[in-house]
Amino acid sequence: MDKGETCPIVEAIREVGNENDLLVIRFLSDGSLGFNEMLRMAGTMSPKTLSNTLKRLQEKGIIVRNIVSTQPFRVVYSLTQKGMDLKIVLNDLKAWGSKWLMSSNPYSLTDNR
Amino acid sequence: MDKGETCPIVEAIREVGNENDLLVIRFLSDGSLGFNEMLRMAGTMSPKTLSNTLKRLQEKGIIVRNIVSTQPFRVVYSLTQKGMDLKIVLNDLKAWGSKWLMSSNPYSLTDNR
DNA sequence: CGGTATCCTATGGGATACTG
DNA sequence: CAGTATCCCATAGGATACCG
Repeated sequence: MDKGETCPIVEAIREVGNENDLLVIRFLSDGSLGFNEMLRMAGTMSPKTLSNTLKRLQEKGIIVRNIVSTQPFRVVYSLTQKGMDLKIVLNDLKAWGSKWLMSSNPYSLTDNR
Repeated sequence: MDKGETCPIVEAIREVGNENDLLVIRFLSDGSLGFNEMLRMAGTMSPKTLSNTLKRLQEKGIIVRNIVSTQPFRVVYSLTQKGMDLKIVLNDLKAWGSKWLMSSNPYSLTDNR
């Protein structure tokens, strides 16, 4: 491999290899969500951090912000095509996590390396 | 989806959704490497950070450290099966990165969303 | 609801020098 | 080569309160 600067994997890691980014992408992978909905899902993530993450992802063109109604005020975030194209990654992470991380799974005892 | 705590995707993100971890996994995805080799690949990563990352990944059982020879002293790191099972994720990231991130690609102009 | 503002702390991480 | 030690700083990020 080359030194990394022009490697698409490394580029991709630098673009979405961030825990908060990945979490938000995962939240939106099943459909659009509002700010507080995600905040609740995010466990310990603070509104400031979520806000920053959402801005970053918008700038990267991975999510879009949509004002659904003004009375009452309602906003939803959703994945763009660029974001949806990451679903396959999430899917593989799901398989990997199921195999290696869940304590109650058929692999963890027998296939532990 | 549930609130995240027991979701395998979220678990996986918390396990390997870290830029440095992902970078090292990518470096090792083509074969074993020594400390300084990775340091050179990592661009700006400092020895301290690389060292911490390697320790984290060993504790997670994603990589192993192997002393190849003592005279001269030579160590290599390699992926475990758990680590190798992440190659599919890297592969997807490669496809995604090629499609959406590389400036000179057939998609970026025409398929920009 | 959908955020922003402020405060404060931890810690991640670079640079560099050094050791076995 | 394979790291460890030290220093030093930026900034990520939690908690909380508040605003339109």
